[in-house]
Amino acid sequence: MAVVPRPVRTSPGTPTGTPAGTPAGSPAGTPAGTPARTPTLADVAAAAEVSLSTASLTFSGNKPVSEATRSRVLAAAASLGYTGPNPLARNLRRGRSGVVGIAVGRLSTAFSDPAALPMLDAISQVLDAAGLGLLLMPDDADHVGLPLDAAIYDICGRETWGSYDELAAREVPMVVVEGPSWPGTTFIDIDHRGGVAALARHLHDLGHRRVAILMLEASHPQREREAGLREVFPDAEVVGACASDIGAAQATVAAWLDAAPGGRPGVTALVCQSDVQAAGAVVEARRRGLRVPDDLSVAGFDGVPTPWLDVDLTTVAQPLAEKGRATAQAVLDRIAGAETADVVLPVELRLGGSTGPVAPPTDVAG
Amino acid sequence: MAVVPRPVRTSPGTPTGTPAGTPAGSPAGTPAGTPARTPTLADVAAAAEVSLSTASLTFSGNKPVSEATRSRVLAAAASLGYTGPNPLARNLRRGRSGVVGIAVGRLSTAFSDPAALPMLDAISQVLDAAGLGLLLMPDDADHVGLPLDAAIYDICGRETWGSYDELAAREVPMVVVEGPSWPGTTFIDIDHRGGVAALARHLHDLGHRRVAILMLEASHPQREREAGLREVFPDAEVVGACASDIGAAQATVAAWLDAAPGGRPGVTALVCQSDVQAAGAVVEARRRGLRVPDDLSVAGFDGVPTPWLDVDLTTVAQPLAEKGRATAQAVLDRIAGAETADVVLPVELRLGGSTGPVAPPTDVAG
DNA sequence: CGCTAGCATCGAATCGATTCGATCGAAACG
DNA sequence: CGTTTCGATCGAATCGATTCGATGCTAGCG
Repeated sequence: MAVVPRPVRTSPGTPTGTPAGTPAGSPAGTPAGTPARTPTLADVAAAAEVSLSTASLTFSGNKPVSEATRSRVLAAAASLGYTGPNPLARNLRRGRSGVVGIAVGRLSTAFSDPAALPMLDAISQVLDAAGLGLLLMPDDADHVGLPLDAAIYDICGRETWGSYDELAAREVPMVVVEGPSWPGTTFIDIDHRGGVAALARHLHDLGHRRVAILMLEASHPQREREAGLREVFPDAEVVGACASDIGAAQATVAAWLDAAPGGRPGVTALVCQSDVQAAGAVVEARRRGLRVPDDLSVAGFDGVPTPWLDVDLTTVAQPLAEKGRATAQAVLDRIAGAETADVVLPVELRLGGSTGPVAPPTDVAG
Repeated sequence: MAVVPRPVRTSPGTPTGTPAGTPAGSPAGTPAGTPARTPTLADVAAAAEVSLSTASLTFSGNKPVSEATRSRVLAAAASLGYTGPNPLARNLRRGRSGVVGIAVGRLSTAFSDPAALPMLDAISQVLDAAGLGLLLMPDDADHVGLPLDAAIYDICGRETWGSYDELAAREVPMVVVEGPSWPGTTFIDIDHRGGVAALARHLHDLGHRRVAILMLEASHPQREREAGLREVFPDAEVVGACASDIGAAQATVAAWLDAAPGGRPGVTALVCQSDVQAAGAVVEARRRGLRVPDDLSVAGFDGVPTPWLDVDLTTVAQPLAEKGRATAQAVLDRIAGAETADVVLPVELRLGGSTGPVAPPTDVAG
């Protein structure tokens, strides 16, 4: 990358209207009758008395330009109020838009998941560094007509990926995070199964024999996690599917406990699919007088902070930032036309105070 | 809008590689030696034996095309694997990118604010309906070179709006939400001052005379809110600035109480700048044995759900979705070249259980 | 002093569509 | 039956840049 000259900046104070001294007709060549049109590179070239190609090279830096010429061009640009090559034209020529789409389901739900943010942040940082922008693609909109260099499918389990077909037809490179297997896409995943299996072994070591699992909506990672749990607890009870927000989790757990004989769970541990879910479970269990972890151990997934909870969750922590970086890197590779291998990142069992040994039975009678 | 034909969809299962039956050279006119290039509208026109203009009209629907011609063109497109007009070319011609940027500070902090999501959601919905995409512009990246039809500056108080100068120079329409006044931009705001003043009167009615205000980082709305409070409590104590996340609020309140004589606040009410902050304050106050609202009334701002709190916050509720819609509408208007008036939306005082009457002094001695 | 590099510059083709104005034919009208 | 009108189609210009290959000129080399 050679040094790219920046267009002259106008500080806040005079940003609106025509920049000072802009009106067309100043340099030779522009007929005076022309209405003030925003100047093009051709105008700059004419004003600087160089060819269009040279003017272009001055701005792109793709080939050396003599210092004298360069400053003549920049001076002409400044006097005309030229703010740099038109991105639309550049994009057409290059065949790139500089924009990567990311499918995010419904915005309000996607980003309320605290695990989504660090990852999105990492993706954005890597892409930004490469000069690419990140465009949100909510499910309810079709994004035909938007030029995308690549697309990321995140937020696992969405089945309503309306844009997939369009993008696939246009052969837009796609990277799928924690998604089902699709041909022609690159996958970024984490070791769901191994993580939950490790958690399950931990619970087993603590003496737990009867455990329940609080599910999310059906999805690829969800199935993997259940399989991981059943490696250790083949008969684990399924509590029910709920969204990953604290209210939904609380409601689902409430319904579950309501249905249990005597309001006491038939299990000693509850494995949740996110820390948010787990937090909801803890809150609801306590609200009913159950002690955590004495009466019920609760485990989460993700490894995000839950500051409003006064207990550290035992959880399967996933490397969110690294997942984001891997995703973005795969996008860059695919845009560059390189082959990319799928990625499966390791997770880490993180022990907290929300799980503990099974309390010895207080009474012989059930 | 006439009916726009959609490109043929390939279901998941055959999305990668060249669509079946695509190889160039099938119809007359394409020399057989050409390497398989992705087909252009010109190829389709040639295959359908119509002019380029007619082919274009078939896809854009901007002028009527006879049914016979239309189907010939579509058939040719299908057989060539043409997936519709190249968005890059269309954009250049139209002079529009179909992309609107939104400045969001740092992603992880911007979206962790629960008030940001409903608004972003509303913006996105309106823009999507207009066929526009939303592109994230974090502060740390420069988005020169990305073609934007307009830009939204949200997340008040950021001073590091690096992209502003560039966009202003390029005369990209800008809409600022709750921001400082900049020339050439459209403003969307809420009645910060009136809202907090109403809240202050409510506290006064409850008998409060000594109140404190927990600030955010300095910003335009922050100043307005403080002014609103001082309409009623000119001597309100300023507690300190902290970010709008529960942990920061908790820490700030903790430090404040630590510094207070006897660990008891010198006020009877604490006005916060967001519900998240308020939640942090409630949690910390309770942790120290203060009863809310008996010992300390706490009020928030925004009117977002705080499900993990067992008390409803008294708060100044702002119409988040409407703010988003107004913002998006302003963007659409400005893109269309229309003049737009600034908007100030009303807020609503919502009473909850976190504020209450001042308890009568339990003792004569201070 | 003649020859070869190498650098700066230029001309022209190209990216892939949209759209204005013109043309052509057929239907509707008097 | 001649003329007007309207709809469908087409040719050509245009959007605003990037880039390949060619050219001219200067400097270095033997």
